[in-house]
Amino acid sequence: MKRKSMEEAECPVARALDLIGDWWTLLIVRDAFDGMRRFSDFQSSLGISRGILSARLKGLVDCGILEMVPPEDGGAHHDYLLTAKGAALFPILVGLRQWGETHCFEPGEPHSILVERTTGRRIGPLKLEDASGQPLEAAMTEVRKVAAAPVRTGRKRAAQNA
Amino acid sequence: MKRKSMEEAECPVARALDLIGDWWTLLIVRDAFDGMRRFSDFQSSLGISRGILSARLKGLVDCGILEMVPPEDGGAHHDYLLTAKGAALFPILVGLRQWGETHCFEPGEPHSILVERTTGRRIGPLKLEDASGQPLEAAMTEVRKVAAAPVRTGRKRAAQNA
DNA sequence: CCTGTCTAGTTCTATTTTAGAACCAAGCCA
DNA sequence: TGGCTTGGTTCTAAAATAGAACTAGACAGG
Repeated sequence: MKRKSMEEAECPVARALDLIGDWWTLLIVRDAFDGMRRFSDFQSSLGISRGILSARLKGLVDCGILEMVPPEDGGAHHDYLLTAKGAALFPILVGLRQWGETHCFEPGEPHSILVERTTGRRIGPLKLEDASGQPLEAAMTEVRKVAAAPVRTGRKRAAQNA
Repeated sequence: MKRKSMEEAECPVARALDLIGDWWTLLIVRDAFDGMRRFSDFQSSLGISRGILSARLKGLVDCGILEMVPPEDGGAHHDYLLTAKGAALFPILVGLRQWGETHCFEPGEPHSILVERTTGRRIGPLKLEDASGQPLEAAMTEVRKVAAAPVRTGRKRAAQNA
């Protein structure tokens, strides 16, 4: 009776959620973007149980989203830093933030905001465009399931999945 | 010992995850974008336990992401449809999909893809730009925590949170 | 060296959540 | 009427979680 895994799914959304789709993981990643790097940073910021935090950090390191590095201050502990794979989650966090701002707060209710470091200006909305640069809505898209066995032996398949 | 809630957080990411941050919710929303609307659709697509699915659908209706409507075929059941709030999750799902495609598949491993319905072309990457239209990276941003009591009584606060 | 403290965990127990299957009720179908 | 499908609810066992207690290593003071 283990929790179901989507590791084998052909849907990229399912596989992504298999790694980052539980209760704490994206909050830990959020804090990592926010500059936190130590066990105690995350623990006090989130109020998460130590045991769970330990397990989550281990999982994030295992799947290559965080890496453990020796601290620059030479202390006995180590730091958890985002890898490139982890840093690539940024648009997802921005999307969550923008959706949350719009749909999870009363008008006028204060919340933290994401700004450009140099100018202090609010970050604009994520843009999703069609081929001609027009805004893209969900209804204009569809998911094309993978065919039974589209193996395409050999000749330049790299360009397809980029 | 209830699971921790982020309902009160001042961080929009935390509040968003409080609604959609559990194991199944975003997969249900994904399927809803994919055109599924009935209990049995979700159940057979996801292989989720009926009890959990029932609870999740109820939760999604409660928080306004799905709504229950009578079916167009006049049957006895009802359909679950995305509300505007639910449809606004589209960029997040696209972000998850794009991250998953890049980081959760071997090169050449087949996966479903998101295309424009009319042209069949792949959807391009989510864009996040700074004020002058340049691509924005995480390192160029920071989160500004809300001040102690930034109430700003009265005069046109609506524009601030839009 | 001995003690205390700080950090980063691990271990423990009680509670909650989940998976999976069995059960139930309402509507159709013949 | 009985059987089938749909859309759930209920039940049990296993897994995850919260919270607190415990451990281990580094360092600091005396």
